[in-house]
This record gives sequence, structure tokens and C-alpha cells, in this order.
Amino acid sequence: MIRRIPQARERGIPDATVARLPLYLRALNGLAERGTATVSSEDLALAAGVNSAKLRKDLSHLGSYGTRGVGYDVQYLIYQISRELGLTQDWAVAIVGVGNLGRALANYGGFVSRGFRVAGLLDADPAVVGDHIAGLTVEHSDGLEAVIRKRGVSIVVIATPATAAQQVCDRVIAAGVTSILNFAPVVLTVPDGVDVRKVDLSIELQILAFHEQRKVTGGPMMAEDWAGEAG
Amino acid sequence: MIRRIPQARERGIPDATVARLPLYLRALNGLAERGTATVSSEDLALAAGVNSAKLRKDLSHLGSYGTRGVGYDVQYLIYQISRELGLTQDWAVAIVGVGNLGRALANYGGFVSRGFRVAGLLDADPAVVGDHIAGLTVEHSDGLEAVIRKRGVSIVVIATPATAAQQVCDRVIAAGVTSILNFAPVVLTVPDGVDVRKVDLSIELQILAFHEQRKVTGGPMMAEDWAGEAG
DNA sequence: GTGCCTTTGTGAAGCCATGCACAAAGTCGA
DNA sequence: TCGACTTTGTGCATGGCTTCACAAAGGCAC
Ligand SMILES: NC(=O)c1ccc[n+]([C@@H]2O[C@H](COP(=O)([O-])OP(=O)(O)OC[C@H]3O[C@@H](n4cnc5c(N)ncnc54)[C@H](O)[C@@H]3O)[C@@H](O)[C@H]2O)c1
Ligand SMILES: NC(=O)c1ccc[n+]([C@@H]2O[C@H](COP(=O)([O-])OP(=O)(O)OC[C@H]3O[C@@H](n4cnc5c(N)ncnc54)[C@H](O)[C@@H]3O)[C@@H](O)[C@H]2O)c1
Repeated sequence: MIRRIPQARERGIPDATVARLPLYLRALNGLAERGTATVSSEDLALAAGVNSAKLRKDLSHLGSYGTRGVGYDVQYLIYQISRELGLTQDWAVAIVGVGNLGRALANYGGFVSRGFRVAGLLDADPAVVGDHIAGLTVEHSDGLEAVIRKRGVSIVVIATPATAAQQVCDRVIAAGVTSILNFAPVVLTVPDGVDVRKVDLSIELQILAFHEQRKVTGGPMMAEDWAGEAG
Repeated sequence: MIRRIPQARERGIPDATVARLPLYLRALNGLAERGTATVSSEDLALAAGVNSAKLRKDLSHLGSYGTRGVGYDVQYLIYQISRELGLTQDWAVAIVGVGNLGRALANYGGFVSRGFRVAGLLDADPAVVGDHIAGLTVEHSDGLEAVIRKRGVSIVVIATPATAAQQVCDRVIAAGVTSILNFAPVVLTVPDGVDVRKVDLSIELQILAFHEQRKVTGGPMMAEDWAGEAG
């Protein structure tokens, strides 16, 4: 469940816009690497895979950073979006649950390059505790609260089995964390002010299957034949 | 974008509804495991973390499967949603790119339990080819098209580096695949009729960082109105 | 400076999703 | 059988998001 953050309206940036800013940032970084100095909304929209009017409206929420007749300065826009997203500062992230998925995340370099620093790996399994992964040592989740407080962890990634997720969630919130990324297939219950985002790969596959089924058969199998089966 | 022709029949289920059906299904399975026979929209909505009116409207798109005064039959609703999502049939999935993430996905049991069968693991690295993971042998991605055709793969998961993603995408589409789940941080260009869903963990973290920053400082660092807020 | 050309920023319209509120429909006990 | 009670299914209002279309703004050539 994703709770709405009332504060997001303080500067009036719609949630839909915030969700696209990282997309623009990625496209801009690609342009910067190729040495592009300025880019029009049309070209940037193409690179980001969105409508150009939508892109302009999104960017207008941050300020008037474009030049009419020219476009946007790539470097300047990268900075402005990064600042708006809070990527100009360093975020300490802890990963709880170092199984298949937790290891993949720990080894992933794409986080660090975006200002996210993995500051702790925690697991409840003694067989896993002590493992060295990506330069870190897995610690026992008994020390979860201590790790969060001592290392200034502000974002926690939950990659435990579903049965442990709510318990872990409660503990990290009690320790002061208000931003959680949840991979466990369970609806987390959290108090107001805590932001939970979820990633459920199984749901994505199911959505694909829905559309795939429609392409092949035009709908659920034998839809009409089943109409009278209820009751 | 895919344009749908509205039929006289209620075959047009809104995307927002489709995206929630797996959520309901998960909640229903939890209820079924605990032996619950019927459930009201209120209770099911609570378990799924949505508004009850929204849940009823979503379910109404599938048909009138509830009983007024009683609620919904758990087993029957599980079947109806599964059928609508196409989970009553078996989907063969191939994972391309067997690195950190690809391995985690291959080892994950949550796919198989929902009707998705991993039918192939493919990688371009000879050092990886031949590895045994979750009962499968990693094959060379040269044989991508053959694997897709021979094993009836209809959904492909791309877990390669970003630089290889578009190329892999083009190949699987040429081989007839029209459903792709992409983990690489790039915008894939595909022809009409091909569905691409993306999962970008980095984007999720950036969205969390945006909200986290607002909680802590009230906005981006060095905001123009910073001085005026003192006092 | 002047005029032309490109591109931004945004008003306005349309679309879709959400959630309230309630009549209709069905259950259940007497 | 009947009436009280519960819960569904949905009409409708509200609000947010998307897209179009264009005036205003700025660069550039001369
Ligand atoms: N692997 C995938 O591709 C994938 C895909 C979708 C969803 N998921 C979900 O992500 C989660 C993790 O998946 P996985 O494949 O890594 O599972 P896993 O079993 O390999 O790893 C889970 C880890 O969490 C640890 N753990 C258990 N309870 C804990 C606790 N209370 N505190 C700290 N650590 C604890 C376990 O010791 C284990 O190391 C699961 O909820 C799974 O459903 C995984
Ligand atoms: N690991 C994570 O947690 C994570 C998180 C977010 C995004 N991603 C993205 O997911 C993708 C995979 O991440 P990873 O950590 O597993 O990377 P990885 O480097 O560990 O694995 C990539 C694999 O793809 C293979 N490969 C390369 N080119 C190929 C080709 N043309 N055909 C087939 N296979 C090919 C490589 O041999 C390698 O085994 C990347 O795009 C990454 O940005 C990963």
C-alpha cells in the first residue's frame, strides 16, 4: 500500500510527474555521455518514451529551465532534476533479507551511481550472517535498529520472505525509518507519514499474461460457455 | 500505444483494474489458506489494501460474482480472476541474461506457483553457459530464437545489461514474442502490438528519496525560498 | 534593429480513475 | 411468508492526468 504524502503538494509536484523525473534523468545522462549540450523537449521526450507536451508540463513544475527557440541545457537540467529528487545528497540504504534477491540488489552497481549507498546487509539466518557481499559483511537482523541509527539509514529495502516482511517493517519504522521499498508479496500496514513502495515481479507477469491471452484467444478461454456455470 | 475497439460486450477491462486483479488474487489465496469460504468486499479490500468501492467496481467488470447480503465465494472468485488473467493456462517464460538478477529470478518459486514456468535461461557469456540453476541449464543466447519457438515461450524476461537490452528485445520480437518484462534501465522501442512492462528498482528508490527529502528539509536543498523560511 | 523561425510554457478540453451514497437484491430468523 | 438486515453493483460527482493547440518568448541572420 502506498500512502500519499500531503507534503508533496507543498511545491505542487504531482505524483505522476515525480515518477517520471528519474526517467528524464536517465535520458539526460545518456545525452550528456554523448556530449549533447542542449536538447529540445521533443528529442528528450523521444529518448524518455513520453509525450513532449507531458514532458514540458512536468519540467514546468520544477521551474522555467528551458530557453524558447533552443531547448534545455542538458547539464543544468540534470542538476535541477537531481536536486529536486534529492540525489545531490547521499542516502544510506539497508537491505534486510540477503537471499537470492537481496544478494542481487547488494551486487547491483546502479544504486551507488545514483547516490544510494548500501550501508547495511541484514539477515536472520546464522548461515548467512558473516558472508561478504559487495564489500560488506552480512550482519544479524537482531542489530537492525542499531544499524539504522548508527549509520543514518533512511531507506530500507525489504527482501525477506512474505511472512517476515510486516515484522521487519514494524521494527524499522519504530527505529525511525519512513521510506521502505518492499519486494515481499504482501500488503504492508504502516502508520501515516511512512512511504512504502512495492515491487512485485509476479504481478507484472500476470498483467502481461492478461494481455497475452487477449491477443491469442480474444479473451479468457471459452468465456461464453462458462457464462451459465455460476450458481 | 494499443488502441482497443470497444465491443458491445464488456470486454474492455480498464488497465487500472487489471493491475489490481493480481493483488486481489493474492489476498484471496491468503484467505483460502486460512479456510475462509466467503468474504465481503469490505474485508477483501482491507486485505488487498484498497478501497472497497473500488474493489467492487473492479470485480463488476468481470461479472456479477457476488451474492448480496453475503459477499463473494472465495474459491469461485479465485477461479474467475485466475481465468480472466489467463493463469489457468501454463505460460512458458524465458529469462535472457543470467547474472545477479537473472539468477535470483530463476531461483524464485513465486513464478511457478502462479502458472509461469521458466522454460529457458539464456546468456551470451560462455563462462555462464552450462551452469545449472533451479534445475535448468543455461544455454547460449545464440539459440534464443530456437528456444522460443521450440518451447512455446510467450513471455521473455530481459535481465541483461542496458546496452544489450534493445538488441535482445528486437530478436525475441522477431521470433514472435509479444510480451516482455524488462529490468534493464532503458526505454525499449517496440512495434505496435508488443507489450513491454518495465521494472526499475533505481526509479523506485529515487521516488522514495524525493519524498524523504521533503519530510526532512521540506524541499530540495538550497531552495530559493530557503532564507525566507527562517524565523 | 527587424523579421523570421524555433521552441517553450500553459490554458483548456477531454478522458479516466476514484470514492461516495444508495437502491436493488439477496439472506436469515421467526 | 414476511420483515429486518446485510452487502452488492452502480450512477454520479469530483479530481487528477493527458493531450492538443497556440501565443509568447527568445535566438539568429542580416
Ligand atoms: N527472487 C526473486 O526473483 C523474487 C521475485 C519476486 C519476489 N520476490 C520476493 O522477495 C523476497 C525475497 O526473495 P528471495 O528469493 O531472495 O528469498 P530467499 O528465501 O532467497 O531470501 C530471503 C532471506 O530473508 C532472510 N530472512 C528471513 N526472515 C528474516 C527476518 N525476519 N529478518 C531478516 N532476514 C530474514 C532469510 O534468511 C533469507 O536469507 C520474497 O518475499 C520473495 O517473495 C523474490
Ligand atoms: N541486480 C539488480 O539488483 C538490478 C537492479 C536494478 C536493475 N538491474 C538491471 O538488470 C540488468 C541485469 O542486472 P545484473 O545485476 O543481473 O547484471 P549482470 O551483469 O550480473 O548480468 C547480466 C548478464 O547478462 C548477460 N548478457 C550480456 N549481454 C547479453 C546478451 N546480448 N544476451 C544474453 N545475455 C547477455 C551477461 O553475460 C550477464 O550474465 C541490468 O540491466 C541492470 O541494470 C539489476
